[in-house]
Amino acid sequence: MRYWLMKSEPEAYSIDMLAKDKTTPWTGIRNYQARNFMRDQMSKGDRVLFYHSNCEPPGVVGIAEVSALAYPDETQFDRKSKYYDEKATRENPRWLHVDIKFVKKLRLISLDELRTNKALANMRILARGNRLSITPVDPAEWETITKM
DNA sequence: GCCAACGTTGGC
DNA sequence: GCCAACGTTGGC
Repeated sequence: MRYWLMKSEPEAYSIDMLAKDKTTPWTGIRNYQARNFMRDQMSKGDRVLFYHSNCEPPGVVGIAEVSALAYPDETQFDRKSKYYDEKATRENPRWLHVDIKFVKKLRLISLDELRTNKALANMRILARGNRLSITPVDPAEWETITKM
């Protein structure tokens, strides 16, 4: 079992929406590295830090869990979707995603707070210029954050 | 296969 | 809303 951090803009999809929906397909990922993490490395039961980005303040807001292995993203075939990809076909889909399920909310652990914790100095999310929306989290980092 | 131009992300 | 950082695209 692995640990991950997944970013979402709360205006687009927040932890409260996940709490209400219980489960959601993580569609719309259009970055190869993020896709590869989902396709190649995620297993059912992997734990996820749910992170709110592009908001005030950004930070970790809850825990989710991978509830379905990666499968083709329907939005890539939908001409009306902003995630439509003309190069993707059903025979050869380009984009995949997992489903995640709500586990619990955490108090908001802000980006500022994460930055000041020495045990988290090497976290991907804290690296300069990091934009990747899905990143692996070390077990030790997971322990640290979930106890904050 | 290089790399300039362009688009996107996301903190500030 | 600015802009640094980075990924992708496409001309050559």
